[in-house]
Amino acid sequence: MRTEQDAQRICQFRRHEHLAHKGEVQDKVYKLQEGWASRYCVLPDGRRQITALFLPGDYCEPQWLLSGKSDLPIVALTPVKAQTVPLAGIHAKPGDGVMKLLRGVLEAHDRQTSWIVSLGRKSAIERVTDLLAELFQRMRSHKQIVENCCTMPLTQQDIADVVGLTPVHVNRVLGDLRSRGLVRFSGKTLHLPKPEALGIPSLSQAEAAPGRDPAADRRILAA
Amino acid sequence: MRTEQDAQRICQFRRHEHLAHKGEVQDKVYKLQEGWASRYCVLPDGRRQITALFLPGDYCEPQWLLSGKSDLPIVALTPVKAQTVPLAGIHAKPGDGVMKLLRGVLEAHDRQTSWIVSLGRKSAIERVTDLLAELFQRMRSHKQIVENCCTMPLTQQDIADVVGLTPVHVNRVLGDLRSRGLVRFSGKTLHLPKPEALGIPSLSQAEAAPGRDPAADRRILAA
DNA sequence: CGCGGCATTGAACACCTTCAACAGCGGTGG
DNA sequence: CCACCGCTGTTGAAGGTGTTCAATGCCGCG
Repeated sequence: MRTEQDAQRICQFRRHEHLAHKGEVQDKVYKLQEGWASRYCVLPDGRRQITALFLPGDYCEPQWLLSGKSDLPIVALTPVKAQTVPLAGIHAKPGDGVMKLLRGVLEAHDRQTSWIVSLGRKSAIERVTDLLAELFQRMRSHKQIVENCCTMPLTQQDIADVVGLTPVHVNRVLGDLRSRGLVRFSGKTLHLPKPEALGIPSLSQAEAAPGRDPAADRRILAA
Repeated sequence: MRTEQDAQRICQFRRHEHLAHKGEVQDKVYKLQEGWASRYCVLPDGRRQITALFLPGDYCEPQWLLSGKSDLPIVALTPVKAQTVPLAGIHAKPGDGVMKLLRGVLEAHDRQTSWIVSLGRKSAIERVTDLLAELFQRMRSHKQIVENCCTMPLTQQDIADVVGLTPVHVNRVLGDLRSRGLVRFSGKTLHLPKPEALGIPSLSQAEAAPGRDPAADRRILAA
């Protein structure tokens, strides 16, 4: 019965179909295998903001383990194939599974912190390059980069809803980056000729401890 | 020896003094008793963004339980008195302590999500009122509201660094809110004559208990 | 008293939005 | 097969929101 069990644990979603609704009780999490999804929020007057992106390999949403519900909707940005991971199973046999999810929560928390900095203090160009850089690195950590290319299924409207801009301005910013030779699009695949120019560390030096900025601290301490 | 033990677990910080530095290893968390603190990020060119606020009663930072380090600095915005909670003790005797911290992580995560929406899609006036409303409600949940008044130790520069605006524009926005009778400042205390006008629910309907499964919590701890 | 941090106000400017129009493209139905 | 439609991307022009620069007043504190 293994094949049948596996089949039960895989589910598919069409583009714009919801993986979760607002306030819905969740007794499972998804592990994305193909396609992208997003958590979003719509204000009463229609303004929309994407607050999280889920890529293949990501858990969606790890904090459901603790909260038991999704307080914002999750929607597929592309056709999605996902594995369902029942929380009951994780609770029954705690251990590795719990830690994986908690690590997922921490990663999401760190990404959100970075986005707050981007949205609060960075220009349109910086926000877009930050997003492309983050996605490029997440794709790379899931081994989905080939020759500085990766799939980029987001529409300009999607990007706008992530970076807090209008679609037309995202278009202009992308055009600017293109004219400067920093990005190239061919259909739904993104090519970054010089990843370092976007602040993306080369693959070898994975992560090196950044070390604090003394001038920055001095500004705070100048009391 | 009780008094001596207690004394060891209380520490004080002056305004602008750091509770944690960037990348520092943490073997404890703080529980704030008096005063406010903030996590912040400074860009190379000096732009500053506050990514979290810590009020009396809050844990700072609950996720250190899982990450073991602070990747952004924490600084006191006022004189701070805090209780240190060693993580070794929590790990040694898991139970209630772990869940309190994990709940703190989830609350921080939800607040960050709301701030992404604010920073991405809301106007200056909305961002400032959102902040005042959030702080008012957090103060109220810690029983620190008297007659629609609470202490508001943030300077306009601090507020600007939270809501992603310049201090002068924050000043104009506050002046606008004041002229509309929505807020009043007397020194460092904030008075909200009509909390409902800022979207703050009245005290009675405080919170409809989110309803969590204590048994589930206990299972997680076994990990 | 004098100094430094904080609040306040004005004027000019920049960045991003808004509105509008159009092109390309895939899908659907006549 | 082609016409039509909707979605996505692209570009221009005008306008608004928030920034920048600068000056002034206030207040607590050494």
